[in-house]
Amino acid sequence: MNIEQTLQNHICEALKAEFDVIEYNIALQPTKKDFEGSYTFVVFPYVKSLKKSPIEIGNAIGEYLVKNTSVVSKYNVVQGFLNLSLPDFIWTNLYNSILSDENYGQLPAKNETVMVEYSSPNTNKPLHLGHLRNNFLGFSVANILKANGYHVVKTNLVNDRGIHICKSMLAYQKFGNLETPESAGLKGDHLVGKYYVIFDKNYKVEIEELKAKGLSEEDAKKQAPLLLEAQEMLLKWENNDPETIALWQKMNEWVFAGFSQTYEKMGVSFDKIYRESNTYLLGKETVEEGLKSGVFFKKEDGSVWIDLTDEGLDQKLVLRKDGTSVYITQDMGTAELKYNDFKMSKSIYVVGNEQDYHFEVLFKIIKKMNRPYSLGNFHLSYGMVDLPSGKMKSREGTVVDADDLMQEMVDTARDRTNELGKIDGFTPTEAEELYQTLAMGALKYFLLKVDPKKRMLFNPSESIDFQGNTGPYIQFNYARISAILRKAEQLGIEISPVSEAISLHPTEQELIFTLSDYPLKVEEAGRDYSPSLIAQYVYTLARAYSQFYTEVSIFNEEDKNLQAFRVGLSKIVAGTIKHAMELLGVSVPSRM
RNA sequence: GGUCUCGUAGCUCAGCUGGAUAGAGCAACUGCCUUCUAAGCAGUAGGUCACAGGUUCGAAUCCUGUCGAGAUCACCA
Repeated sequence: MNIEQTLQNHICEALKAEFDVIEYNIALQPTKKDFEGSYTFVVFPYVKSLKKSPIEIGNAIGEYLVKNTSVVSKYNVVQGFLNLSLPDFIWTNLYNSILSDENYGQLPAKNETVMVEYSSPNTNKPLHLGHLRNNFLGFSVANILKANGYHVVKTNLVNDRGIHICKSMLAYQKFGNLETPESAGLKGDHLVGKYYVIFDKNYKVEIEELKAKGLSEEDAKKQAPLLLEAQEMLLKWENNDPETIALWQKMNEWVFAGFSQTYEKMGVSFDKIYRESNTYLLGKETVEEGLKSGVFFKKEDGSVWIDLTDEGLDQKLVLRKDGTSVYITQDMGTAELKYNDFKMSKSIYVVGNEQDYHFEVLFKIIKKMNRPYSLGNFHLSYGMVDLPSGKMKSREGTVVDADDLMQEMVDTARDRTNELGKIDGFTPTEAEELYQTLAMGALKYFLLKVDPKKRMLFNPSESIDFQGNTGPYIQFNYARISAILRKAEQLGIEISPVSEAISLHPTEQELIFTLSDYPLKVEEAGRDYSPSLIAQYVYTLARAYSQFYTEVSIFNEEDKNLQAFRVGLSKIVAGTIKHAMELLGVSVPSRM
C-alpha cells in the first residue's frame, strides 16, 4: 500500500471518528508549493452537511491524524484546505524501497499482447516532420506499453502501391535517364521523391494547356495525358506486367534503403513490416461474409455498402461496383491478417487526426462483423505539425524534410557544444556521438512533450532550444549526476539503505516525493497512450534535482550517512531519468 | 451546410476525474561560477484563461449559445 492510500484510509477513520461521516472516496492532491505540506485534503464538501466551519473540520481531522497515526507529522489549515506533512521516516522508507528496486518503473507483466502500428509511409517521397512526430510517438508508446507489462509488437504498414506510386514511376520513366541514387548522389527516397515532384510539375503544365483549350479545371485534371498514363500504369501493375513490376521493384528498393537509413537515425524499429502490395487484395472475403450475414448490402450497380446511419454516421462503400477494394476494404483485411498473426488483445493505430472518420468507420464495421478483435482497437489520433505559415504542403515546397531537420539538429548541437567548450577530453568519435545524442534528444523531446492529440507548431527559422524545458536540459542533469557517481566511486562512498533517522532537506523530500510518483505516471501514460506525460514528468524530476544540486552539497557533507544518502538519491534520480528518457526513445550521455 | 477538435502570458506549451493568489520554458530585466559540469540556480515583470450566460460552497476545467481557427464529410490512401 502506498502513502496516498494509507493517508486516505486514515482520513476515512478520522471522518468517522470525529463526525460520524462515512466517506470512501477521499480525494487527495499534492500540496501547492506556496504552502507547507505534501498532501492536501479539501474539506469544503463537508461544510454544509456538518454545519461547521472549514477551519474547524480541518483542525479536527488534522489533530486526529497527528494523534492517532504515525504518518502525519504536522498539519495546517488554510481556508478549506487541510495540508498534511509527513515525517522523515516515511520519505526514507520510500527512498529505501526505490533504491532496492532494480527495475524501478517497470510494472508487472500482464501476459497480454498489444500491437502498435506506426510510421506507415508512402514509398513515393521522403519522410518529413509530420512523420517524425508519428514515428517518435509510435516508438515511445510501444516502450511505455512494454513498461506497463504488455508484450508489444511494433508494426509498419508500408503503402508501396497505388496511383501515387505510379506517378513517380512514370516521371522517372519519362525523365529519369536511368539515373540512380549513386549517380545522382541522392538517398533513394529523395531520388524517388524528386520524380514525384517532377510528375506534379508536368501534370500542372498539362492542365494549364488543356484549360487554355477551353476545358474546365475539373475536366482538365481528369484528362491530362500524364494522369491517364499513370492510371494505365497502375492497371499494368495490377496485371503483373513484367516491365512495370521491375521498375516498381527497383524504385521501391531505393526508397526502402533510404527509409532504413532514416529509421536508424531516428532510432526507431519494427518487429513486423506489412506491405500494402501484399495486403491490398485482402478484405474481399470479409465483405463476402458480411454480405451473407447482412451486415453489408449491395446496391443496384453492384457496389457493396454498409449502413452506419444508426450509429450517427453515413453509408460507406466497402467494395466498388467492379469488385475492387477501397482503402477501408484493405484495412479490414489487414486487421484480420494482423490478428491471425499475433492474436493481440489491443491494437493501436498511430495515424494523424485527419483520418479520424476513417477509423471510426473501420472500428464500427469490425464491431458489426463481430470479430474477436472488435474491442481492443484504438486510433491514436495525433495532431498535425503546423508551420507558422500553416499546413505543410509538398507542392509548395514548405515541407520540412526529416533527414534535413535531423542533420540541422546535429549541426546545432555541435555549434552549441563547441561554444560552451564542453568537449575537453572527448575523442572525435565520442564528440560526434554526443552531438547525435543531444540533437535527437532535443528533437524528440520537442515533439513528444506536447499532448499527442493537440496540433503543434514548429518554426523552422528558430532552432529548437537546448535550454529550459528541453531534452538537453534533462540530459545535462543526467551527465552531472554521472560525474557525481564517478567521483563517489573513486572516493569509495558506499550506497546503502538508510537505517537511522536523518533529517531531510526540503529539496530531498521533494525529490523522493517526485520519484515515488513515477510508476503512477508510467501507468497513466500507458493508459492514455501519452508520452507527453512522461516528458513532463522527467522534466519535473530533472528540475527538482537541479534545485537539490545547487542547494545541497554532497562531497562537503561531513555526516557520512547523509553523504551516502545523497549519493544514493542522485543514483536513483539518474536511474529514473534514464528509464523515463528511454521510454521517450531518448538516450542520455554520461558526460556532456 | 453536417460532424469533430481547438482558443490559457509577446511566443511555445502544462494545468489530472471541478478546488487555494492560473503554472513552466523561451524572449526581456536583476543577481549568483577561486566550492560536486552555469546547457545551471534564484528573482522581477508579463494573464478580464476568446466572449456571453448557466450549474456549484467553488469553474480555465462541466452545460448552452456566440465569435474565431483547423480537420473531415471521395467508388484517393
